[in-house]
Amino acid sequence: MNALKPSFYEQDTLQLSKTLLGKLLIHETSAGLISGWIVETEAYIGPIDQAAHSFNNRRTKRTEIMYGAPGFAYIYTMHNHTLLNVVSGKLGNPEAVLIRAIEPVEGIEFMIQSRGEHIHQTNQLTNGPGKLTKALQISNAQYGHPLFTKPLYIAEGKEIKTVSSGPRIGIDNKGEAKFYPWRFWETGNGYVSKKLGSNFENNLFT
DNA sequence: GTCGAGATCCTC
DNA sequence: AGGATCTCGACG
Repeated sequence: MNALKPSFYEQDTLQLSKTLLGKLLIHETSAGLISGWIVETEAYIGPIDQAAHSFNNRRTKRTEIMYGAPGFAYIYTMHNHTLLNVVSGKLGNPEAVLIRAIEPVEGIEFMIQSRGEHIHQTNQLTNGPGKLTKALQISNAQYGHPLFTKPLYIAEGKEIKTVSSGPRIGIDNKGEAKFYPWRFWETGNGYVSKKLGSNFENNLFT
């Protein structure tokens, strides 16, 4: 499987959030290959986005990678969970796309092992940003990894027919930003993290 | 050094 | 609805 080239990431962050849907996220671990189609994303556009860690161009050790070239992994921990973002935007612009859910493709047995015994349904393996990193064995050690190179990379995947959008999840205390429709998912996909919210759902392509 | 908050997940 | 339980960032 060929990784998408660095130039793929040189597009507007909202556009990238949509075009990442259907792409294949792959981790080649020592145990074997684990992969899944990206089915849900969120955009974070630092300078103007209260919900972003880089809001108002806040620059810290953690957000530093967001200011670099697009296509690198911004990984951070919240509570006990690891979250994976794709750095986006031009060099110097601290933007990123959060990968919120994938649909398992290969290495499902590894996903089950990694996630633990309490999982009894395949659609519970990777339907959340903390879940999918655990399933794919992604950790903070991959902070800054270029996502166009092995062992952790993104490749072409499947065709997405319809994309939906709506407000992002878990940022209710972030003022106006909580209304921005910067969450994107494949319409009707059963591996998306939360059932909608039909009030806020918009179909972008039909 | 201390302290509070959080782009979550799981169980009750 | 609440708790787990870790990291970062702000403050001093």
